[in-house]
Amino acid sequence: MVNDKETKLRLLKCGMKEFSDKGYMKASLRNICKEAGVTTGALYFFFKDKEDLFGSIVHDPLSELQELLESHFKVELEASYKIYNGDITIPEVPSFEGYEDDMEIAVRVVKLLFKHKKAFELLLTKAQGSAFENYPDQMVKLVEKHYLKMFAVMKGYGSADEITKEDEFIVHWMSHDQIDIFIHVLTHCKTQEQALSNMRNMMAYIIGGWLSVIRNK
Amino acid sequence: MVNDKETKLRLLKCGMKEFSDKGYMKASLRNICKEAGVTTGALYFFFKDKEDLFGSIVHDPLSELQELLESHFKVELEASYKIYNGDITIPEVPSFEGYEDDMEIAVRVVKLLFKHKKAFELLLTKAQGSAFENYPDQMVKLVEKHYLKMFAVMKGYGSADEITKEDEFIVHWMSHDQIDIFIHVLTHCKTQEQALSNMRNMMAYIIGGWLSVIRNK
Amino acid sequence: MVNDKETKLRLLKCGMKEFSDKGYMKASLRNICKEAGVTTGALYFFFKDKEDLFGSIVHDPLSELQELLESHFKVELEASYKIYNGDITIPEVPSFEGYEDDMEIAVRVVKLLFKHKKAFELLLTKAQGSAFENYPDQMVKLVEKHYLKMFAVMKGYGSADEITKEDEFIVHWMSHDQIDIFIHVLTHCKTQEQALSNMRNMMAYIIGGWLSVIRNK
Amino acid sequence: MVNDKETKLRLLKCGMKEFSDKGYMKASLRNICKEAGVTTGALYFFFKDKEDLFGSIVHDPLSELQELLESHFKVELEASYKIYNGDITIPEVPSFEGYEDDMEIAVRVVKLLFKHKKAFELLLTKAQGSAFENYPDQMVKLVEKHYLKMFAVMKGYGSADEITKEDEFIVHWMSHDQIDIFIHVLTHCKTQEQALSNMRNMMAYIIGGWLSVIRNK
DNA sequence: GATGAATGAGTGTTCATTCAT
DNA sequence: AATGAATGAACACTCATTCAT
Repeated sequence: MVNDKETKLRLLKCGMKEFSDKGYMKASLRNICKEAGVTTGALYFFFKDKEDLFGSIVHDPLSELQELLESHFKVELEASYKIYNGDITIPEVPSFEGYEDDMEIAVRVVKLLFKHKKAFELLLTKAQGSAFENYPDQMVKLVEKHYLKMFAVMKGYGSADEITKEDEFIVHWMSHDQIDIFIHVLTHCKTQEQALSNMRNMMAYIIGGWLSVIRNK
Repeated sequence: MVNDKETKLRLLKCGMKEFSDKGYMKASLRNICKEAGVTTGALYFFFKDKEDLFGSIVHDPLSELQELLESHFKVELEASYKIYNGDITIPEVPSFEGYEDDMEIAVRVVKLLFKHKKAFELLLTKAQGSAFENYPDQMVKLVEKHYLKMFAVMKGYGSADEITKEDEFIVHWMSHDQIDIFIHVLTHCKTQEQALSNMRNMMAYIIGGWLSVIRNK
Repeated sequence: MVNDKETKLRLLKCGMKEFSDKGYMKASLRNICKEAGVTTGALYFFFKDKEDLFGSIVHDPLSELQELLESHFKVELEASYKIYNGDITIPEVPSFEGYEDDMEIAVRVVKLLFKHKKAFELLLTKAQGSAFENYPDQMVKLVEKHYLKMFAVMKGYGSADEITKEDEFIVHWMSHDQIDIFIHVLTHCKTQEQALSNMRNMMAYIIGGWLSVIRNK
Repeated sequence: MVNDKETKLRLLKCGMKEFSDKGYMKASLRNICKEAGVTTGALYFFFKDKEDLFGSIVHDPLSELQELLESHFKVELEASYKIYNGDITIPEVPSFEGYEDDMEIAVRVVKLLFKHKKAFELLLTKAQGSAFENYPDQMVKLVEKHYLKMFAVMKGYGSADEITKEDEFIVHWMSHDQIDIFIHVLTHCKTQEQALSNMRNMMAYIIGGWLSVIRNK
């Protein structure tokens, strides 16, 4: 209205509120506009449609996250080779001496999630019905590719051919669970501090799970 | 129309299909009726409303599950006391010798889930917008109460007062994850056989996680 | 079901309740049947349709009333001729010495109304949307014919030709008001006793009104 | 569609027609829109719901009336004190010399009613099922409060405590009747002129009734 | 940049009524 | 005498979206 860009920001803010309160499907564009003090037409000047509004709200946080994860996986995969070569030994009883790397990346992810807490909560828990409803699945896929390689390495497989259907299944689950841990922490902790202090146990849990699976059979 | 109970069954079947395809909210009663070859009025003869139709589809499977879980928890809690008393020793490296009980109940749950596969998928993944949308959370709560007791026992706590906020958090997560494992197996395995063969790894994972958390700190 | 005629009576009773609670239009036959413990089909065995059910509830009381009124008007009209002939003098200040006849009939009407209080309330205040919605108007018409004659007599008109549009209008109003007095007493007094004790004032009011109109101009 | 405010006015007009023809409950918004040549959505752009449409049709006339009545009652009450003090004497035989005040206000009300004839007919006779269905009762209450005071004065009561249940009843009736007179005139006279010429008799009637009640007992 | 107006398809739900059995 | 099943039309209302101005 008055200021440049003000209206668009107000729409984004009110959209965030409405989507958070009701979820994507039940959210009403009418309501968002009423709350923002503009008519529905105005919304369509800034955004193509409902989908686009939702996308605009979560776009930037999402990009940051994607980058972080992708840049990480190169590092992690290299680390897995070190284990394979005996440079790092997997201890019988899992402790965290050898896993500070994992904590480090986890901490960075958590910090990023809390930097845009509301947007990520939207994206990860309120997107049903939108184009983003399967976004966590996409993240799982991203993680999964790398975890599968790590898994083969840790199992001591000589080639990818040795990976069984059951291996694939459990790796998919562990990837899924990794993502879920982040979502859980995001949605169940009020502050970043709480989240980080709980992450130690969460990581202990998932690494314990990993090792148990590796050694199993 | 033609004979006994046919129409109601057809409505339940078409409802199942529509709800599965589109989720509770986007499902259209008109569509269900059209598919079933009756008018909307007919649906309202058999069911109070949309909610009731959905509820009728999932009611019976749900009851069976509830019973199974509740009857189980008495057994599990008793088992945890045996561990505490030294009757059973937790091995350093988790194996499955001592955990056949856990597998047993898991197997029974999985069998039940697959007995009514489509209904449980509906209930557990397509209920958003209905009265059942938080059903998994309720199951988590059910599990959590018992896991919290077990956790205290395994940690060697003398009284419930020693349980910290962090303990509560991780136990909640593990309860959540236990439920998620079942949902995951249900939605990712086509047959009961596949599900059961993957459950061994899943249980290894979660138990490994548990033990790792118990020993941590 | 069990007894002969029992079901029909139950339907009439539950119909009375539903119509009284919600009015004719908003009353639901479904509800009436549910309350009566039968299916809608049963209702249609006893009654042609919604209208017929309503009619059956009010029929008997209505007939009694009609009879009473009709039989009365012969008497009243004859009385009006006596006044005209000077056999009875209209006092300057209206008192009730000369009007015990009016009170007598009024008392009989009130007693009849209270004998079937609920049915008459239905008929007179809850019939909107049914064929009886104009029933009070019909009663007004019945009264009006006779009041018009009385009016001419009391005015000292030599023939019906002297009746003006304004005369007709005020007579219509007074007829309407006479009926309204009965409805008012019926709906505002809990017991017949209260009704009768208030009727004295009501009759004083209407007779005072009559005389005032007669003397006016 | 075409020009300024046309559609809204058309909706109001067609709404007026539909409500008048069928009453509030049986009126169909679909019909109103069809008649106005717009889709149902358009109606909901201008009006919140069915109730709001009805309210918008009767709002302005209603406000005018409310104002008129409220401003009047101060005057009337003061007049009643004059009677009480003997400044004005109640004649044995009621005539209109002393009641020109009453006629004056009645005339003003009638003129107002006829200024918005159709809207008031709607409000007073077709509102059943809407939020306005008890509007006449509210008007009665408004009148009643003042009539009760007047009644006490005219009866020569020293305090309000002397008012009996029977007094209250008859005053309520007379208040009700006063309102009914206006409704009757509105619905039974085609033109304001007819209405006004009939009001003289109507007022004679009600004042005659009043006096008769006051003197009675 | 934004408004005001309007669309058109859709929603779940309710209703009186019918009729074979 | 009554059931159980079903019809078909109607209801008020909501929605995302469009577009001339």
